[in-house]
Amino acid sequence: MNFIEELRWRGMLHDYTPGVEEFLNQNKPVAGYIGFDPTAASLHVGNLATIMLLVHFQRCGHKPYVLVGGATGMIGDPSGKSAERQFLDQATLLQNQVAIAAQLRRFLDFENGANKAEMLNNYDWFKNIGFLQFLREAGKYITVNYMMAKESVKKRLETGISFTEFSYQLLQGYDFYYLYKTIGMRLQMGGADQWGNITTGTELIRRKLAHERGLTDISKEQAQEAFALTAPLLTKADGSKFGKSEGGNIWLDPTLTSPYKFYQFWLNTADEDAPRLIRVFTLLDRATIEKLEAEHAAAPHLRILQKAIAEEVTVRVHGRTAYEKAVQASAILFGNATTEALNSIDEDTLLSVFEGVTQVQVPAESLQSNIVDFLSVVTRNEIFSSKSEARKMIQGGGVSINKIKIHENMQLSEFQLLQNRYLLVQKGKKNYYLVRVSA
RNA sequence: GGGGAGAUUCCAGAGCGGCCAAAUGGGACGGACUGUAAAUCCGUUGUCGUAUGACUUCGAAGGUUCGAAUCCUUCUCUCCCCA
Repeated sequence: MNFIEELRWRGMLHDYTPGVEEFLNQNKPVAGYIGFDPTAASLHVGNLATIMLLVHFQRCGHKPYVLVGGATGMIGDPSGKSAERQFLDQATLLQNQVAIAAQLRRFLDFENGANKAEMLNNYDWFKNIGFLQFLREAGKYITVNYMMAKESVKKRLETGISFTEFSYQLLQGYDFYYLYKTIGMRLQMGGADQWGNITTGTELIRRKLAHERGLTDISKEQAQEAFALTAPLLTKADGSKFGKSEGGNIWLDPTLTSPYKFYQFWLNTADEDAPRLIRVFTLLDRATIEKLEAEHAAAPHLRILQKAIAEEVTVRVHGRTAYEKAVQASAILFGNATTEALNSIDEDTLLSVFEGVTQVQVPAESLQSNIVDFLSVVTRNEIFSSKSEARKMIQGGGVSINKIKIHENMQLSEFQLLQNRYLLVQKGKKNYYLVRVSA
């Protein structure tokens, strides 16, 4: 398989330095990597898109390296940031590194073959480099003029950028150089926003090599030794940011974004976005995708594309069992389930379906209160923050209990407790709360 | 340095003494339709609430008035034009 060709038809190719394609075709396996800074406790779906670059890279017979930015995470990448960032403390950084490394392990094959994936951490080499040494080994070869021309820096020139963040590209560039020297790393990939940082690396390598070889003229004559390749940043047809939902980021960590919500995120992909996303996030081949698209076009309401994306991605990230539960939960919550249907599921399933859904515990006698009080003050304002808010939405027809739409003067005793202790409260179409009544 | 315009509820933007909790549009949220979509239509959108109710809002602080987002004074900030 031709890596570049594969990325091209999938719409995952944004930019690359000249000669990559030939180089990749003539040398197998090529060592390539992507870096992830431990800025959060988990990777999110945006990172998943770049992870897919590595997945394809490995499938095409090349050797993928995953770099966890233990050092760069301490500095802060100014790319795409309009303001200086706060440092994370050591403990958090370390925790994040461990968590992210564990997540990355599941996407690539780290076990088999000559091109098995490897994990790196740039803290391992940066911890031993002194400031003076760094200035002499890296800083000397890149001009400030060059660094200031980068978009990430240029945008911040007006508002201010610290020397620390300004230096970021040099650190990332040095990574590439270091890896080139030690393990023959030839390609760095990333999202389009990383282009500037990556090319600082290829530039540093070019200049360092010229210097080492005693060349005075660093011209075009010199063959490319290291390459950059980026994937387009994902956008949505409606202009909103990809990878966010009402609740914020969609994380890969199941404790931050439940598999159910994760599955729902993909299932809710807009028709216009689905063809692009299915190419990026699934490994389905071209013929299969085109067939699915045709089927989708014939019967859009079945949302064949969305289901295919949701299945592949959820299974890859959370496993088949979690995926099946998410499907089951969705069927219950969005199908025209009745109280009977709700009551027919056993407690374990019920609880796993509502994993990640807000739960409120109330004493049995609270069922005596009127419905407005119950949904606001009695449930400690978890569902509605005030009585008037509860009343307004009930009057607007936006509240259901056990899938039955309620009105203001209903009694709670009219509702059957699921498993003798639960009430399922639904606010709007997609917000669920499980109220647990203690005996 | 001189002259002018302005600051209104999440945003844009009306209002220029009582009928103003403040038009209209956007956004957000809810409903109908549908495919858990798009488009469309309807409702809600200061807080508490159900009382032709109370309380807090119109850059800030004072003042005039029975009554101020609206008038006056001072202050703070923004924008434009001329030098």
